[in-house]
Amino acid sequence: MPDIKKRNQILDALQHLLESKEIQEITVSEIAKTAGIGKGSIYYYFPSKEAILEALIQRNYEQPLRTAKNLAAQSNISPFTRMAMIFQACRNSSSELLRHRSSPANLRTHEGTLIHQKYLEHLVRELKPTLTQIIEQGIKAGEIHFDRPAALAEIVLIVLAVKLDNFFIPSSDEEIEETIQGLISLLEKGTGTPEGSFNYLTSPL
Amino acid sequence: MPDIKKRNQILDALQHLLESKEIQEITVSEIAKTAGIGKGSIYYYFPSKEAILEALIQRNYEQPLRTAKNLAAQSNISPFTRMAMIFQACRNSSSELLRHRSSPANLRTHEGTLIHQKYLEHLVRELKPTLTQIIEQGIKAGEIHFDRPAALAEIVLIVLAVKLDNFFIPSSDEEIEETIQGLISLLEKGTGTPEGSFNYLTSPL
DNA sequence: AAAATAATTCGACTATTGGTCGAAATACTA
DNA sequence: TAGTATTTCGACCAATAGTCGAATTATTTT
Repeated sequence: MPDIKKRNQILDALQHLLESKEIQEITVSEIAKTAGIGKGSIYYYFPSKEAILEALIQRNYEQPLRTAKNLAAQSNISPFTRMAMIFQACRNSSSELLRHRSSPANLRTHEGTLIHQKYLEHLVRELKPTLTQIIEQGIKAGEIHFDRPAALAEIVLIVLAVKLDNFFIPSSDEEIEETIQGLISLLEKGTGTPEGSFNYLTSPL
Repeated sequence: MPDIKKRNQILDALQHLLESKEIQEITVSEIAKTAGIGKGSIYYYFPSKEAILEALIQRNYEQPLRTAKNLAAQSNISPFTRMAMIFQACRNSSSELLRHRSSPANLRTHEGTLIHQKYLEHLVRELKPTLTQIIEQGIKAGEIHFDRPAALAEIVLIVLAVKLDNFFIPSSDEEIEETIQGLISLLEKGTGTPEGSFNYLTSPL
């Protein structure tokens, strides 16, 4: 139980360090020092450096993902709007830990890749059921026309996660926007949704 | 130019080793030993371990990608068919280096993330222009209706690469098939393409 | 309160490995 | 043959994730 406090201390330390460095450049000793504890203690709370990162990602995305899930329950709001809100949740959560590191392209080591990989998996895993549910409701309400809600949800999430992270296939802001627009357009046309339903997504990056 | 021989020797060594191990478990000395040369020589031909991996991926996907590009030029074939053939090229190329390590799902942890990341980037980078071109031709010919060909190409490639690799979000075969089907369906409906245009894609995994 | 036990902390130490270096061997050139 | 450029090599270096057991602190038992 008192574990949690120290655990969070360690996560705080890593988060802080991540604001100015890549995970690969951060040593465990550094995390320990920043957290104000000895290196050995780190391994009392986490089995590996990777585990710390994983825990941090989980902690960071807990909040946005939870609100996203809550949104899904608001069945008085139109499915489009809720879907759009999920979009936004993605955007927000992606910028949280990932934004800093607009890739200097060449520093791609195994370790550096991990955070992005984890993010992608986490996001899709967590949001797919929620988004599927929303789509299903939209279908039932006759507002969305598509017969593979789960697949649709996954497609949307994959494209969003990959493009919003902008690590896997680094692109200019315009390219990212173009692809997102394309996705929206494809969704509207592919699901018989009135054009413009997702307009508000266009705005901020 | 005599370089190439030794270079390939090194790539062969890595490829061989990759059949039974992940990259992170393979040391440079091991590659050297397998290639029958000294460790120092490795760095005469490649600047880093990562560069070797990159070169290997490139070498492996050269062939399928080239044929894919040739296909794009065959303007006597229908755009759908060509697109479908690109799909197939993806499928084939993905299985090449990646199939072995279709992770027993829960053995999770830090596998060789890098190779998958590299594969994704490589595939999208290489095929996006080609696929875009095909789509543009289809649009011009009035067979495809969509106004963001490049975005469409990228979306398709991202989803395919992520799902066919099946590393980023490990899923059952059925789930993969479901998502691919969803993508096809979304494409058909979203681009005004007659249903069934991509039917032959359904068949083999 | 004392003793015994359990939980926690720590940093010196180990093992591993990517990459460097300069000297030696080999191939070319004149 | 001498001289130059290319190629080869493995001992060496630096960095760092993770180990270990001794020391400290907290908790329980008697």
